[in-house]
Amino acid sequence: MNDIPEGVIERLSTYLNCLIKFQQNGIETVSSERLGSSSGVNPAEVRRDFTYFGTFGKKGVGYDVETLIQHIQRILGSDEPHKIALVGAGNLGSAIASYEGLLQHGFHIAAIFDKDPGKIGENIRHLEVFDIKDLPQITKSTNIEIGIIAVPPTSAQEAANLLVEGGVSVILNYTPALISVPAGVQLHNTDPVQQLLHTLYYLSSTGDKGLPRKKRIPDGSKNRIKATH
Amino acid sequence: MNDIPEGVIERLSTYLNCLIKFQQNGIETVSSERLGSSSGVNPAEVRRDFTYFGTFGKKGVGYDVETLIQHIQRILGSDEPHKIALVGAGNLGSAIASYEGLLQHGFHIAAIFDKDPGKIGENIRHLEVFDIKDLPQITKSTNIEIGIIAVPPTSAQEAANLLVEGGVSVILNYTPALISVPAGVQLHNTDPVQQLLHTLYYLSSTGDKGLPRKKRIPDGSKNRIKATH
DNA sequence: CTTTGTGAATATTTTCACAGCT
DNA sequence: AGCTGTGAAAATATTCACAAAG
Repeated sequence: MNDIPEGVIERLSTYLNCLIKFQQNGIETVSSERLGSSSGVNPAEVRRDFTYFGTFGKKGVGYDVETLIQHIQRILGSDEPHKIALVGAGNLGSAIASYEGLLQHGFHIAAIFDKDPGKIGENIRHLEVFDIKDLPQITKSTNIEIGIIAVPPTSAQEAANLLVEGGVSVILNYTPALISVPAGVQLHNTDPVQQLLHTLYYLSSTGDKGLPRKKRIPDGSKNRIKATH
Repeated sequence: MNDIPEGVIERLSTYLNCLIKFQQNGIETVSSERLGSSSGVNPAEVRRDFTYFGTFGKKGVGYDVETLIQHIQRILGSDEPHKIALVGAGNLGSAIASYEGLLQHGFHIAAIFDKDPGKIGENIRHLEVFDIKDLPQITKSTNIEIGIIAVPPTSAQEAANLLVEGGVSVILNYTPALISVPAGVQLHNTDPVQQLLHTLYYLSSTGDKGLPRKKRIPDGSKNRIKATH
């Protein structure tokens, strides 16, 4: 039983994105060459990535876009719907609630929560805002697996605790606060500052501008530069 | 002249975050052991990460928190201020404008732009919203290096074009749209869906729950699981 | 002729383990 | 006594290169 590198899983969702664009443009077949170049990945790596899960291509032809999308969705688990509890009905929460692409990938915001009595009872995108104190009960009774934290940073840990109490297994933290959760709950932090800092290095690093070893064409998120020391 | 792995740069900003928390708690010295365990990184890796840039520690003692923060900030380039152009004054834009932590790391939103005549001239967090058509001129004249795209996805490419025209070197795309920029401009996409998809795999993957090879304690963003095929 | 799937080769990253400094 | 900095080893990941398939 072989380990699957995390990089593979990350790339899989990149491929999925590209494949969906291809599909929208009416492209029915792709080669690893084509898929690789639009994802910024070496074609051999694309092919090897798939072999972890099976053999999806046709020699001499390539991959059927539709089928490959289905395979990747099944692998990632986005072939079935997933319910989300969104905590925080402020600007960030509202932005997330309006985020298209969530639905497209089978994610469904099942409930929104806030602390502010002024917001409770209001509607955001056809969803009523519930009192945050009812969160554990509601997430349990509706089997919500995913929580998104979009509250002010000082309330982030509190929100996390309620989500854990409510039995969610995945938490996306949109707050700069470092929060902690018990083992068994997956926590992902999405800190824009972290990304900016990362970016900065390649921007400013003493003179020598970052010449990437390999081009990651459309998303530019994986480069490497020469040492400056 | 040695290549610096991108992973090193990514971890550096994680360390920085932890170090700032330590500092806020009055901790003056850390060992690689301590820093590593709060960042979810092997202590030897922490030490080696630093050796790419110099030797910052004291044998037998550890690292001075204050000094290490300064070193990392200088390496990343966050020791000097950086100006940001924020495109989009809707919910997402407002949320970003209110994001604490930007300032804390020397990022400064220098101007906000929108297309909507109803928003132009309004104030968000003491900043006037400018007409997006003036973006290139303003970013050029104020030397803005970083652009954040927080507009509806259909306008994302247009926003990117204006930012490029205005001479920014880094673009953070908060839109699900795949946008393209000329070489020389760094583009980072921050797609919440991508993160959720990634997460999902470890959630649902056929039975066997992801037992990580190494624990990434506080952020849980780098695990690995057994093959299911 | 084209493109996959994959053994073997390479390259990179991570970890161990310990000499050496404070 | 405690912890860094780092060669050397181990573990991983990526890429090459080609046989086999359509």
